[in-house]
Amino acid sequence: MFSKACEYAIRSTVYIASKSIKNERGTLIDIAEEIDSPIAFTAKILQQLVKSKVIHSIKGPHGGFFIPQDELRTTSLIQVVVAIDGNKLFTGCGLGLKKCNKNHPCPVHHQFAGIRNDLEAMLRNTTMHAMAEGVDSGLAFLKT
Amino acid sequence: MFSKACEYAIRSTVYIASKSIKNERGTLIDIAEEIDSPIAFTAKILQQLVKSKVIHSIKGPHGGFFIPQDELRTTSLIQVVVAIDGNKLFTGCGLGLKKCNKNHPCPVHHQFAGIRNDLEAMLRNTTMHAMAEGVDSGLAFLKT
DNA sequence: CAAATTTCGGACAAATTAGTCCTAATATAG
DNA sequence: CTATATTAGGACTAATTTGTCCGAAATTTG
Repeated sequence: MFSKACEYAIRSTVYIASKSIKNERGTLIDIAEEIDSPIAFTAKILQQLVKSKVIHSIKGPHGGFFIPQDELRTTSLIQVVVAIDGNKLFTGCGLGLKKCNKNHPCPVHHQFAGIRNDLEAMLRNTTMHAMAEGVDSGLAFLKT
Repeated sequence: MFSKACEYAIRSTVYIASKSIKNERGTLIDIAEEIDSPIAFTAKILQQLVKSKVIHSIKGPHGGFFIPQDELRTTSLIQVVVAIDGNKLFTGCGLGLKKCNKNHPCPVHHQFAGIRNDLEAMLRNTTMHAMAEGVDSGLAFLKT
């Protein structure tokens, strides 16, 4: 479904959100440890997320990655997914056809359209704040 | 969503089904041409589908690939997908966690469960016969 | 200012996926 | 039986994704 990079991106962002709720920042080492991901690869992914402004960073001692309080309820899963994997999951043809739309559909176009709309809606409606709360309350997990 | 191999597999199988409805077989060359796929790679994929009995083949002149009439309504998309990509799309965690279930969920476990169940149901309910009819009637396409 | 801590960025390496090529095996038609 | 048309299978190459390494830039603290 998602690329490995995107999976790490989501887990990272949720963890960063859970720190941000408490007004703390997460460092690369901290994040990679808490979501059980390869450090250097995670660094690359976090850079991309910063570039696309899904998360923010500051360098130096006590620096790290964070999401401003007022963005926690407006950034949702979809921003992370689009930043890393693009929007081919929502717009591309499920069977890989270059040209696939209502007027020139692949044999599963309509069936897929429904699923993909649901998926997109779900990603759009699932906020960082909500997921971070799940993790903070011990109801959800980011590793093992 | 699906691997490239799986996309070709689905398109191939639908084309083979559309030939099989007319009691014809499709040869490798024919199939690759009609679904616009790399010949040798398609050959590998068809071999896999034969091995998992999603389609059948016979060698020699007038040979080719086919689906017996009585299987056209019982083989659905899900068999093709599982034969090529396995079932990780339905059973694996959306965020890549090794252990993710009701009691130890990732932050999006429940949201994903819904989508994935819908996806699986759709793949299970979409038969080769139905898709082949779409192609035969000119309502659906397998290339461009 | 100097040292320490952190992110940033580019070049590289490893693993997986995608795709090719060639030969063997099998069946049909003459 | 022989030539031909086809699938089967193995070894190989190419491209993409995943992952590592190292030095540079920025920021804080003493």
